[in-house]
This record gives sequence, C-alpha cells and structure tokens, in this order.
Amino acid sequence: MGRHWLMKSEPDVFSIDDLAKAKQQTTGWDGVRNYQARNLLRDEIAVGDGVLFYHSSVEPPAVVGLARVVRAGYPDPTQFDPKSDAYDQDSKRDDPRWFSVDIAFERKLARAVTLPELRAQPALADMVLLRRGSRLSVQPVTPAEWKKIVALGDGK
DNA sequence: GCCAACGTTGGC
DNA sequence: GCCAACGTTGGC
Repeated sequence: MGRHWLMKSEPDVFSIDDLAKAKQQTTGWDGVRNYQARNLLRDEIAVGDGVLFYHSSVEPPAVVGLARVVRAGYPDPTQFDPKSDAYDQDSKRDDPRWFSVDIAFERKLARAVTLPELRAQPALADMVLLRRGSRLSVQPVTPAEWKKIVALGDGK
C-alpha cells in the first residue's frame, strides 16, 4: 500500500470542488516553495499514494476530501514562468529547485472534518498538522491517522 | 486584521 | 557561521 499525505490549499485559490471540476479531475500541485515540502514532493511521494485535501485559511479549516497521486515528482513548471507568482529566477532548467506532483480527485468526504474536531481526537494528537507552529503545506499522515479521519468524515 | 511561529536573507 | 531583520503562513 502507498503512503498518505495531507496537502493544504486555500479554497479561495483552489478548492476540492475546483479539483473535481478540473480537466481529468487532475491538477499539478505546483507553487510549493518550502524546502521541506519540496523534498517530500521530489523524493517521497509516489504514484498511488493517498492525499487528504485540506482547506486552510477559512473558517473552519478542514479536511474536505480525498485525492490520489497520479504522477510522482517532476520539476514544477511555474518556477520557470516569469508571469507566475511562483517564478524563481535563480532556478536552473538543468538543476530545478522546485518540484510538483499531480493529484487526481477521488471523492469528497461525506462531511468536512474540521480542525477543532481533529484537535479533539486523542488518536490524532501526534499529527504533524496539529503540532504547534506547524505550517508545512505538504505533510505525511500515518495509516492510523488516515483511517481515523476518513471514518470521521464518513460519519462512522 | 492581528500576530505567533517559522523560514529565508544578507551583513558582518 | 551568527543573528537581526524581514517575509510568509495560517489560525484565531
């Protein structure tokens, strides 16, 4: 079985519904400009891995759906696009600094599992998401955490 | 809108 | 290599 990840997105920018409506229900997870997240995108995240889609900077923040990795790490094209907000003039095409993966919509959870709800679960106390000051936009999730959150979202 | 926490940059 | 200043994230 593949591994599991949580990816944050501001729904005003790109929501789970945007993913469901996207061409082939797939998007490139681009624009990540943090080295720790970059390392995961480049080295760790594999085709078939599960993704918890998380809405950040909204009230309430919540895990809202599931996606799947359909393409493993490749150079993020936005780093070479001067018109992109994520353009990086110092990145070289033969030595790219930033990476993307592609993810495909799987389904929305029956209901969103909110951040306060996650915090209230003893089983989730060690989640990266819940750690003080944690702001990684791509982060690992354990199989047990995945199972728990999906069960909460599906009302079991 | 505020601000705590964290990451990055650049002077020295 | 240190660290102050600055920028960003993201919950509240």
